[in-house]
Amino acid sequence: MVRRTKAEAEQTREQILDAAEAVFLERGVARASLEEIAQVAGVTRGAVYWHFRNKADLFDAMYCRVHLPMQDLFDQVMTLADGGAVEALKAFCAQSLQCLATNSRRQRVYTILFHRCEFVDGLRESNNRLVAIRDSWLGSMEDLFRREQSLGRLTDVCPRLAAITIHTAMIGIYFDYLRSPHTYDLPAEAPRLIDLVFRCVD
Amino acid sequence: MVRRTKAEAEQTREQILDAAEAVFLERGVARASLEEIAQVAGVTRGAVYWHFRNKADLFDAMYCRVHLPMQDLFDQVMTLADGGAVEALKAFCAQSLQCLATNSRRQRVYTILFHRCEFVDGLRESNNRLVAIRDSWLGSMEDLFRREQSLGRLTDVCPRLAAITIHTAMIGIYFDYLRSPHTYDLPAEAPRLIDLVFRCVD
DNA sequence: TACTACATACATTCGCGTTTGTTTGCCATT
DNA sequence: AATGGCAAACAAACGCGAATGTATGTAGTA
Repeated sequence: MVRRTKAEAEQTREQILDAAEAVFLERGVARASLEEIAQVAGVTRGAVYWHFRNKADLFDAMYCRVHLPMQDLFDQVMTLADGGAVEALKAFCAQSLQCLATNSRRQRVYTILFHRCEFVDGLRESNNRLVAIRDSWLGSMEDLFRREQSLGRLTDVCPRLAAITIHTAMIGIYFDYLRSPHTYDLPAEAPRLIDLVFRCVD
Repeated sequence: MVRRTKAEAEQTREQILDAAEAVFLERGVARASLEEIAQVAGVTRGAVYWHFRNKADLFDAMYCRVHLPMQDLFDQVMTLADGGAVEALKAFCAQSLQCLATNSRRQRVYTILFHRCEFVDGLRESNNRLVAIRDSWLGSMEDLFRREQSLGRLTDVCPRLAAITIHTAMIGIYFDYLRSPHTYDLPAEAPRLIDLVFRCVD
């Protein structure tokens, strides 16, 4: 069986990405072999090298699959300029955690990002892109808090520090939850956690 | 030159640990070879295998070198039972960040822990130990907040959630700072950051 | 027919764990 | 106080597997 139709080829690509998630999660990105990924996907390394240049390219594609929808949602939240911006941000954070707790793909991919990869060698550029996303999100949140201040709210906290606090708080929850998910009941605790976190910018 | 005195052997051990820090940081733990570590330390792999069983053992020793002093300090802070416990915890957190910003060894080791290693295969047991430390610290902080409640403070927040919030906030700051240190002025911002974080348990 | 979408084969590199060899510090014995 | 033996503290060599990138083969499709 060779030379599938375009749709079949796209399906093969998705199978390889699914396999990459599983193998990265189990072995870690560095020790994961493209051979094993191919086997899990039911193909050979030839197929992997056809769809992706190398392991780093595969990694990027895997990450994009879960990041792009979230990026869209974030942009949507940030562009609303009315008074309830902080509440909208808060809702976004809560929903993000809820999604993390229920969507197993997001769970796998973010576990890989936080606990199963080393950003050196081939993944240096991937890391640069992640840092750029961080800077962008941080900047957007800082702008949000600055706008809030111009409306007379939050007069006693620096917008940048507020943004950093919220950002690092979310990072910390992601990191800690994905390290030991069984110690959390995230669907139940997420709202109260977010409430606590946002008390510092209230 | 073989068979050094005990003091010289201990110095060799320290040199190997120093080299491991440097190589782990540059290549990541998985892609770091014991050969390169030995070279940087000015010895051969024979010396490395004499002092450590394997890479994971070397990793553990490297981590212990920075963790044990901090653990002592934490225990000291937690055992004081008077009324200023939260303030003491707050001071500990601030000092922890200050130390991270100024102590280059701590910076290297925690950068490795957060961004340069995959906790799979040989590092699974190391990870278990890290999780055990987390559980212990979290438990201590929960006890602290519970004691605080029995004194009539913080009556509106769950002690466990308060502990999780502080813990994840610190984790997040560590993670984010070590990912892009140049975007922070940690010595200057640490106190204000900690102030903001602790507003949610005040 | 030309190109896509793979499979197969090849060459090379690299790192690990172990084993063996060597020299010297240290301690018991006389 | 001298000495002999043992083990510490490494160095050097061996054997092995495993993974990567590329090059080539091949069948179906448009």
